[in-house]
Amino acid sequence: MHRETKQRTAILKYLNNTKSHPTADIIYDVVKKIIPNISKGTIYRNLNVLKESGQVTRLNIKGTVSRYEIKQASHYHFRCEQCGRVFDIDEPVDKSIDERVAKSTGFKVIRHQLEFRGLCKDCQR
Amino acid sequence: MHRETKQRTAILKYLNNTKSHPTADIIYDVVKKIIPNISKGTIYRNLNVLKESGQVTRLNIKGTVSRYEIKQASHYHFRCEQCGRVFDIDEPVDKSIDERVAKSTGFKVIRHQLEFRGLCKDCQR
DNA sequence: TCAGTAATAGGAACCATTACCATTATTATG
DNA sequence: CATAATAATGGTAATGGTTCCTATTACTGA
Repeated sequence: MHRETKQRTAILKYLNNTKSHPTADIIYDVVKKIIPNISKGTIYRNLNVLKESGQVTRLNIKGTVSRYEIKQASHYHFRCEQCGRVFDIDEPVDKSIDERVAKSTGFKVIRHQLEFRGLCKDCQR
Repeated sequence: MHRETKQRTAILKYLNNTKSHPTADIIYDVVKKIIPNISKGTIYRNLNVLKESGQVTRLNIKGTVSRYEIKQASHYHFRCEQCGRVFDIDEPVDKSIDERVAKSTGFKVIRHQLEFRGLCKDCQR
């Protein structure tokens, strides 16, 4: 069973209050201000626990560094290829294509992931 | 300018003749049979060179291990969450959503990437 | 043919993430 | 409340994919 530790609580609290999609490193830096001797392993361990329990989603759509967000209704993302930041997109999610692909391939399609790429406003200058 | 080496040729030849989306490790194992003392660094260096020159595409949609394929017309992928294999999907690519998202966000949208997830035929048993 | 230099092999370095382990802290239960 | 069982922690070592470094090799244009 899962216990409520101040480390886990602090991580969740931060994720609940940000719209950014922080990396483990960013989360570490932020939570370190509250719990100075927290270890990075604790960050990763908790992010994994929270992912398993469905409270957090990991976005590792491209490249090596994973980003995390509080679990929410299925939605799409935009990633800036310059600065790496990730933004939520409020385009309606089309679940019907999953069935269509399932039918045409014979695969069991559980979900799909759609990510737009380009330059965010800041990086267009 | 790019030179034609037997290492580069062997990598390209393999990619041209497979429909799988091999990892650098798999490519290494295969090409090693032809050029036994090839180094893994050469595999990665060439894959990057070929990516820069537009001959090869790197798929690093999820997780840490990249997969590669010969560049082809824009298309979508299915990734089996059990065995990790990647398959091409012949669903038509909808470029119009890029413009729609660009309009609603103010971002410059260059491309989008769509990946289906689930279980391939083999892993459904 | 040959000089200039891109590419190579091999191994070290890098870096995000995970594993390990002795210690600490949470929590169910009596 | 006391306590025992064990989940979680901090610190650090290990892992593994990928890149970097360097002396050497081998393409290629002239």
